[in-house]
Amino acid sequence: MSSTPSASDFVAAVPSLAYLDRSPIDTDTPQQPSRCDITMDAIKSYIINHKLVPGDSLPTETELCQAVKASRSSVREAVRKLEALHIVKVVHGRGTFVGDLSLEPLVETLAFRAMVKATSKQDFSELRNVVQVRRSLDKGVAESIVAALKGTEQPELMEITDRMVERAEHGDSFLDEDIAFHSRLLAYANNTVLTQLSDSLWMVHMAVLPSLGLQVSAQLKDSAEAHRAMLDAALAGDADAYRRAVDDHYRPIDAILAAALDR
Amino acid sequence: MSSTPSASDFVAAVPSLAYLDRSPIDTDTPQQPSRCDITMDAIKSYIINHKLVPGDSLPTETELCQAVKASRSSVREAVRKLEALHIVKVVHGRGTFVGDLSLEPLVETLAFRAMVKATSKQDFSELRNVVQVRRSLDKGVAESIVAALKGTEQPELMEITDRMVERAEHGDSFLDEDIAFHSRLLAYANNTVLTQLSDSLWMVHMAVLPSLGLQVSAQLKDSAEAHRAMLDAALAGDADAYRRAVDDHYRPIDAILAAALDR
DNA sequence: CGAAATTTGTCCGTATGTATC
DNA sequence: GGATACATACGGACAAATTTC
Repeated sequence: MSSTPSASDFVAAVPSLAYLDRSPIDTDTPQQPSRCDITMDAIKSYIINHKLVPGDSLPTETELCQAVKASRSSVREAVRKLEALHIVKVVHGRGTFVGDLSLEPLVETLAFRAMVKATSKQDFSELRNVVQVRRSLDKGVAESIVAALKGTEQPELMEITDRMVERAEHGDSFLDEDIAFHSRLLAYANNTVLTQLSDSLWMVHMAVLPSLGLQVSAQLKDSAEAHRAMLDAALAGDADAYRRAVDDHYRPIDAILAAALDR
Repeated sequence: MSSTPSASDFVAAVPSLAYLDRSPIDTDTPQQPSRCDITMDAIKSYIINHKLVPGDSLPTETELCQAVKASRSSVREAVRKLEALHIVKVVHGRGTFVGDLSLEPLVETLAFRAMVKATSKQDFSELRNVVQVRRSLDKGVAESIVAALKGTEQPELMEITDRMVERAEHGDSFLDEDIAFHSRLLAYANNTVLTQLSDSLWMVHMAVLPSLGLQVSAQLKDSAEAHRAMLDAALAGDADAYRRAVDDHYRPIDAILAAALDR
């Protein structure tokens, strides 16, 4: 299929993100773009210009070298950066493909940042902030969710909350049900960025909590009830009650994190 | 200062993020971790174990090679991936440092995703979703903001909104004032993750909009008024009014994006 | 099944550009 | 300016994974 791509396939198409952060390190250095960064932008432009979608294959390393006129090392480093951002996906022996464009890079950075702050400064606020953002998202979409669910039947969501209370009564935790509930509920906002962002924040939470030696446990019963209250409020069309239920739901976990802060 | 680091400095400390997405590409392949990924985790562990913070310097490439027992190429590729995530920052001729751990990787991925969907599928919903998430965040923290500002004086915020209405009356846009207003307001939620996330979403918005040939313009006056209404509601301690003002504020821009969707 | 071709993974050596002293 | 330390860039060689025949 693909004849070796020409250099013109790689020109300008993707917006440069040259605003933002002067990092604490670079004092004033303009620091001209390296071959690696040029190649990175070129590959991004190639994807845009060819209207590729996740899963589509990209030219081989050697083809990229010719097109961008860079050495294999430089191309490989550029591809690595794009891989870290999930913009491309590399499979040994098969080739390079357009990545899933998921928000996992955010998870990686946030989780690491929480670890750094926790270990270097004994500052656990980062994790608490992550959870509070998730709570804000849940509350912020209250009206959309309530509008979508008002007067409907939600047997699947009902079943999930039933399992929660059941497991809570046996003293078991219900992490799977928890994430499933929030994902399904937020899905009614019809916004993939929202649901993926919420899921990502939850992953940060789950990845960092055990590393800090904190336990989830505690108030299982109340948490299960809060989920049910959220659902009831949504079905009843009561946005205020929904927001209150969200607060009730996050109160126990926030208490744990707040306690870890003082200690 | 730093004697050449030993291998033991790099062992396990950082939580693996091996959950999540099977991408649309990899069918079932277990795909053992490459030298590059091992090195990546090792460097992350080094940062955690040594309690380094943004700006601190890391061992040189050659030292890293000896410690991890990998070639320069592998180490460089690992560093590139970490650089893409803003976990490290590399300065030519000086060395490698701990990065700013900002949320720019999210901006990069989201902006690119919006471009891909827009150009390949004529699907502009991604950008609209980004804006709606930002709106949800603003609404979700209404109660915190209102609680923090109720009964206070806010001369700086007042001045910003004054400049907005002034510029609106002259037919000028006020992007700088807009971002400044939201940043300062959200700052009262006392949550760095929240403010940075909001800023990042705004950057995605600004980066993608012009690339799609869409204009911001439109209803400058209403937008300026809505900002003032948000501030008034906060000072008055009225969370409901605050949320309504947020909706008013986002209505014009959402209308523009919705129109782009239909066309 | 096996051999060959394709493609990425890893390593090495060398030369160059950049920053610091 | 010179010396040193460091990252950048290149090209070649071989290994490992995958596909194809």
